[in-house]
Amino acid sequence: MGDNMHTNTYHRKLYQYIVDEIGQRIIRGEYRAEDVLPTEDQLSAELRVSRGVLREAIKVLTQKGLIQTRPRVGSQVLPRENWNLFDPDVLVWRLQIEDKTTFLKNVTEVRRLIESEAARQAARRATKSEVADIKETLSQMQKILSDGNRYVYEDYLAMDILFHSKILKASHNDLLSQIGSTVRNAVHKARESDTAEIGVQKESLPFHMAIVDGIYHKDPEAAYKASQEMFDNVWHHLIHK
Amino acid sequence: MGDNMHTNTYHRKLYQYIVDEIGQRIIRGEYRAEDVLPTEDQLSAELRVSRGVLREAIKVLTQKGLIQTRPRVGSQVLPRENWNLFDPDVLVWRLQIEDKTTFLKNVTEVRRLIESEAARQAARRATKSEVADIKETLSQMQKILSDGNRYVYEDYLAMDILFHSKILKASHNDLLSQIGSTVRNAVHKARESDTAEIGVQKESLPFHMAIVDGIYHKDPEAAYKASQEMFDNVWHHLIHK
DNA sequence: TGTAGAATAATTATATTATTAAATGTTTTA
DNA sequence: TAAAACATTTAATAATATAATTATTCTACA
Repeated sequence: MGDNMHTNTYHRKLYQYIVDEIGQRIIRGEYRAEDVLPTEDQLSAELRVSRGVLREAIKVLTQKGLIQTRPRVGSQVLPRENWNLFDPDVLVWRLQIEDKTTFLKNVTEVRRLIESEAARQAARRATKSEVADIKETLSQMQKILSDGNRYVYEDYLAMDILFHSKILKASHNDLLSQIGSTVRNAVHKARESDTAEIGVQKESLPFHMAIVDGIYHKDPEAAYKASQEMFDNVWHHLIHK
Repeated sequence: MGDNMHTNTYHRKLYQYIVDEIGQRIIRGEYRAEDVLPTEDQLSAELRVSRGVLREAIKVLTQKGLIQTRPRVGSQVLPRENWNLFDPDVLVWRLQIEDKTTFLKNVTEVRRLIESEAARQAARRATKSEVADIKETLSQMQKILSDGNRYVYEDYLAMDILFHSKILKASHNDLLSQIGSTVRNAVHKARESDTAEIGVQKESLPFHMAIVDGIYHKDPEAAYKASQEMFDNVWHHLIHK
């Protein structure tokens, strides 16, 4: 492929760049529904990759529900309702490109729904060791926050993600657990929401504690309610920023 | 590719058969986590396809989170937590292969959660024309059921799917809407749950009516409750069969 | 003369094969 | 024990042949 902009060489595979490029063009509306992409020859020439690589990328995009290919027609962009909205890439692209408020509202609505239900089920189903594990993680979060000097956003965030993923797992429903972490990861990756201010983190701590409390005392409704309140709080910060 | 078992020629693409075959082997546990698949040369020889096709299939499986490939190592099966559980194929494979009761319980739990929340939001956000549309679909379902002679399961099922997808859409949250239809479609495709007996369908009709009623009267909690009861009823039939 | 339907031609994806490059684990050697 | 050579395997390219689909042209018939 000679000299090209991707300068592969490290880390990601070549086709991933192509998937990203074409995927984002579609989400951006550069290629619109019903539009036919350039032929494989043209596209591979434009993007400076072999047809083989382009075809691999096209297979992936097909799986994401963004396009459909037919002989003699080409690769056609599919209407939005065919898109695989829970594909991590699609989620991230949308978070980066689409109207922030509408989409973030929907995303938060889903997170609130899923994670709160997971908290409720965790209160019913978590094992003793899972509960201990969750408690331990929370106390580490508290420690980071209590020492304002040592506060590093990335450290805290990693711990926070761990905390919530442990609750999701403790719901003992892997589907529930995965929607939750998929969405949370996408939001994180797109660097949306989740503010870095220590004040906001401290404010959310009581909710976290209440969730753990509910789980510990096997009180599903308490855990559920605390989780919902936490997301209401998240939402409040999102719209006032 | 000469003579082989797939006899492509019609309908699906060649790589889809390979994706299915390898995917199912993984779900069945024939290849286990950390296992390395045979080399591309071996696999393409065994499955009687070119290496190019095999590679396209491998790209797709990678996207589904089932495997990971590295030069000199090969394609490694990833542990379960990496699987894309909401990928339609993965869902169907699991429904076909895994322990039915545990998995169906989880699936139904998610459907109950998602679709009930969608009903609640639909009661808040549905437009007049959406409500009319939903009502119309319901009345067609009633018509099919009222004439026992004309009852054809497939016809009713199609209408039922339409009905629920319209409610999901009326929630005006495309993420919510898509989880719901993805899971519903997968369950349908795997021919699990959803019994064909007219008696069971008739039994569920009042719940459907109550949901529509709640939406029509803009009573979110009524719609929510009716939807939950509907799924409780579905679950009841699932475990007694 | 007009039109339905069959043959055909053009286009494009599908699939195969061969070859080279890059990455990485293993073995050997200093 | 460190580093260099080696072998293996995927990554990527390229050239070519095949199959499927659709638009067009042609033909037969009304």
